[in-house]
Formats: sequence, structure tokens, C-alpha cells
Amino acid sequence: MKPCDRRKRDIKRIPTLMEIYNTLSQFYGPTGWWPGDSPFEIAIGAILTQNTAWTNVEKAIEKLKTENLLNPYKIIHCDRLQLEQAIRPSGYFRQKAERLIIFCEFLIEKYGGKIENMAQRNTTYIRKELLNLKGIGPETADDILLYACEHSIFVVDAYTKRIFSRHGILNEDMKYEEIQNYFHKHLPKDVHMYKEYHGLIVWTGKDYCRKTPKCSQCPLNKYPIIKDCF
DNA sequence: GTCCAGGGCCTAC
DNA sequence: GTAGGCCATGGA
Repeated sequence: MKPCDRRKRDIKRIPTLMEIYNTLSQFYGPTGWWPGDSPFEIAIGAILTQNTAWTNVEKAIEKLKTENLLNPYKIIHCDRLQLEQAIRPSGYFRQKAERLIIFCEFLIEKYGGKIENMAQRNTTYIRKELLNLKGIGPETADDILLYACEHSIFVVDAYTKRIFSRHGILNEDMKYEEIQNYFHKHLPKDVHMYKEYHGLIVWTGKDYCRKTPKCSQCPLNKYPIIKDCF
């Protein structure tokens, strides 16, 4: 059987993105993702969480708050070592200190240090600007756009690739923008829903992905599993 | 002690 | 254009 025939045969059994959303939403309830007291804090969290467990990011953000550094002007003017030590728990602290400074310099120079000013521009424009900054790739840019700027753009992360290829919805070799386009095409354009959907994916990933036998309790197991979540 | 986490950059081919 | 190495801490 050719792959395309297999897909035709299975097409009715593969859940839609909305079905998966509804299942996870009923299972977890509202996630309220992303945590943060301000759009700026959310943007900083997006950089600090790169390849890092969120619990470590929380420690770093708490330290930034304690030392009164959670402000773009403070970040660019404070002692570099102080900044590095504050964010140390989030790992890659030298790289991330540089990335925070580059982002804050950009935010100050172009938008007076206010995420809210940046959010006034259109999504494509902001995304291009963010991607031009060293240390901000597609996922981080989209985290900032969706959660800090409240623009309707879907965030794709490792969990998204893992979970949706597990159920035969995505192919493993799909590139970031391909996956994002797929979600944009098959979901209503809705900021609140995009936020919640990504939150639900993160929670599912944390709770079940790569955690056999916990994986056997995943709320998505009622759908066909094409491959293991590894 | 070992593995892994919500990435992204740089280099070599 | 892409595979592989590198960056670092903390929890399981």
C-alpha cells in the first residue's frame, strides 16, 4: 500500500485539530498560559525558556524581580555579571544575558521600551524584526507575538511536533512555517484559542511525552497512534 | 551518575 | 541547506 493510500484509508480516523483541542481542553480546563505580570515579563520568559525547563525560568524571573532588573532600561544598564548571575538558574546564562540585552536595546530604540508600542505594528512586520535579532528564532518570536503582543499567530514547539506526528497529523520532516501554516489553515483565527491550545500542548507534553508508561494515560490515546512519542 | 528540557547559532560539508 | 556541536542549570 502506498503512503497516500494509507492516508486515504485512515483519513476518517485521524482527528481534526479542533477535536484534539476540545479533548485537551475538557481534560485540563483553562491553562491560563502564559504566566507573567506584564507583556515585558512574558517576552523575557520566552527568551529564558529556550531549551530549558520552565521551573528553572521561574527561578530566574524571580531573581530578576528581586534585584529590580525586570525592566528593559535596567537590563541594558546593569552590570553584565549581575544580569548573568540573576538568570543563571535558567541555564545558558552567558548566551541568554546577551540575548536579553540585544532584545531590550531593540525594544528601547524602536519602541521606547514598550512591548505595547511594538504590538501596534502588523504581525508580519514585528515577526521579521524579531527574527533579525540575534538569539530570537521562530518559536521565541511567535511566543512574543502571541502572548506578549496578543497577535493571532500559532506557536510551534518540540511538543507540537512530537504530539501531532504521534497521531499522524504532522510529518516529522515538516519545517516550522509549514506546521504553523497547517494550524492557521485548519483553526479559526483566534488569539485566546491559540494561547490556550499552545498551553494545552505544553501541559500534555510535560505530563506524558517521553514518559512511558505514563504515556499510556495520555488523554489523546483515544485517537490512533501512528508512532511512539520519542 | 545520566538524561532531558518549549531553541538558536555557528561551522563544515 | 542541513547535520552536528555547542551553550548550562536543575529536576527526575
